[in-house]
Amino acid sequence: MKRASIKDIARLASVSHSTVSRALAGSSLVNPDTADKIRKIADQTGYRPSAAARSLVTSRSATIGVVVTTIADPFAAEAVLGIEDAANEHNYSVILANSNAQPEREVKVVRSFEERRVDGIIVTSSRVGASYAETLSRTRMPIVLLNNQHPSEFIHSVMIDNFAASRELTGHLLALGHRRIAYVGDRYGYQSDTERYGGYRSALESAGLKVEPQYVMLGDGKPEEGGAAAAALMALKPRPTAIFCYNDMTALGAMAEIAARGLKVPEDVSITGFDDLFFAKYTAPPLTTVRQPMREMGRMALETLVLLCDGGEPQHNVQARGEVIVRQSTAAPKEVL
Amino acid sequence: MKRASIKDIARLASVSHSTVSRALAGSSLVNPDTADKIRKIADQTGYRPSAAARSLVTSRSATIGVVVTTIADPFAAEAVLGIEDAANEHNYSVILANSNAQPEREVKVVRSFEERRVDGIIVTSSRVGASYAETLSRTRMPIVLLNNQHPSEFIHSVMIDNFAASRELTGHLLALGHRRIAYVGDRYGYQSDTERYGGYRSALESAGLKVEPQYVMLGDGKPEEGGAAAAALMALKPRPTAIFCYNDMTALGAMAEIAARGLKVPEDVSITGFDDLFFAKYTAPPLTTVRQPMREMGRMALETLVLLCDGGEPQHNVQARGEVIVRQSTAAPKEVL
DNA sequence: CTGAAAGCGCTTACAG
DNA sequence: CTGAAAGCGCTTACAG
Repeated sequence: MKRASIKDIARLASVSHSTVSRALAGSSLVNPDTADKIRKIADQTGYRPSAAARSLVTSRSATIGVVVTTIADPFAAEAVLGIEDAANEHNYSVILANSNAQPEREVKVVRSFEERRVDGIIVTSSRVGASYAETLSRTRMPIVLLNNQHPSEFIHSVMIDNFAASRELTGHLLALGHRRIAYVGDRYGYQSDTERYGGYRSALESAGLKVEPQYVMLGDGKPEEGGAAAAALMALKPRPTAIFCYNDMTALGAMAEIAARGLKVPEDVSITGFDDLFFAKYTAPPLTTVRQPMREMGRMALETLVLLCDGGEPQHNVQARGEVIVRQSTAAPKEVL
Repeated sequence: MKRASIKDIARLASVSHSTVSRALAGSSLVNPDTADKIRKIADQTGYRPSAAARSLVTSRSATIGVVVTTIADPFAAEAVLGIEDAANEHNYSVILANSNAQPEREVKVVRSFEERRVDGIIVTSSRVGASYAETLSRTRMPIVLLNNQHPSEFIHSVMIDNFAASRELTGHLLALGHRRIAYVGDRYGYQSDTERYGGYRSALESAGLKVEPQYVMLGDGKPEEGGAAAAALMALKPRPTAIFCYNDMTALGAMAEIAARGLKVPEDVSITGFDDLFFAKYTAPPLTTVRQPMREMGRMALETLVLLCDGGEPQHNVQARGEVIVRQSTAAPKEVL
């Protein structure tokens, strides 16, 4: 059984399909009574206008494409939730694609978005490598980057001030009396990591301290490597009294590793994260971190994209507000230098 | 600047647009040389066939709709990752929608999927209330439920044997010597909760124990209420020596609450979860739980949906394998009855 | 192998 | 207020 088309409704209502189209679009050009009748029939029939047919003539799909490295990353998931919520309010649908950080996949995703004529694209926390950036900017679709910036004038972005937040968080550690503060970053060179490292470095230098290369480790933003980095760090002499993890996932692994070694947080070593993912307040002890309003950032990205689609000129680099959240994973070091 | 259409390519290649269509579809009906030439031109131009136009004539959209309660739930995120990965292999795109457990939203989502003519729908871990179920089954699109079943012959499902896994997990607790085992479920009546409760109850009864109503609490599947339930449970006398949490999120909150009260897991009370979310191995102590192969389940759901779309007759209730994972959050009770 | 024609289901000037 | 007509960009019998 085929789906009813606009012509079927027209026949049932004894009007032309043009009139059905107008009535259903809520045009004021149609007699209220006929409009009512048509709507009633459409309702009963369960008629659903074809988005494809519509988009063919309007050349807008009311669809946006969202690429994430992986939706299994809680940061991406929260952001996508915000994006979809806002998209729903604007009657946009979202097509979700995981790039898995694979270049071939990134290319395929963009191609698919082009074929589907999405009205715009949001790219979340990917490293946006050189080739990807080129693919993206070659496309004429509006693009908003989440947690990333790009010099192209065609690409907008939403992010917090990672540098400032990181500097403040490091300042918190310094104020507690820490002098040997390690940094566990991300080897994939995400922009957010670079900026956080910059803030860490800047805070240290302002306090008259140097960055000790041995205290700077690189992970992959996931718990396991956070644990490995913590293990290496705790084997050092003198070992650091605090570990600044570039994100909460890294901190999660670091804390587990430290507990496994019979050491205590924060007595033996303070730990900080970044993001304030849902689990941060439930770790043992609860994690000091920087809250990123991920859901809100997703909404902001969608809103600027919609503005762009409507021919508006939104702010180029939208800034969300990060906030240091002090919990119990940080305390004064036992032994002060 | 408008997008190039098939006619533009036809003009550039000095052939009819029919031939372009065939060449790009890889039809054997076209001269290899012309085909090559056409493909080359299409490539250079960055031509992208319109999915909308194609789907209008083929009446297939190569798109599937996925509804989750919220993508911020790690279970849903993992499942969606599996779905999207598999969809990508079959050249399907996925439209993601969050229902937020709001009936109006559920209705709107299904309507939108119908307008977009998705080839099928996957519904993940929602409680699929009466009205939703009706909306869903009225639609003629193939539907696969993840973590849920439905008596309709038109709706397929993928889930693990929750009853058996739960029974086995409870058996693990009983074998350790526990006799006062609490259960923290979900007040929204998810089918998975009902089945897990059934397994818990069955194991208890097989051991000659009764379910003590005071040891059965209802949360909402999230950490905060897991914590509240644990607090109430620990105030009981005699208090339970083990708490079976119906999912890991609940267990996460319960463990934090217990730690906050100065009690220790598993010395003072054993805790079990369900799902084996990414953080389960990083809690302090690591969580004993039931692993659900979420990503694989997502893939299975997509595969059965694709089979359905191709007119096949996949198994109605596909069963994935759950597995009890014993970590350190469970141990023999200190004081044995 | 190739092209002309029809048609998928809509929207929207255009004419009345 | 309403309808007939054109057209969006494809695919696919049909005829050659």
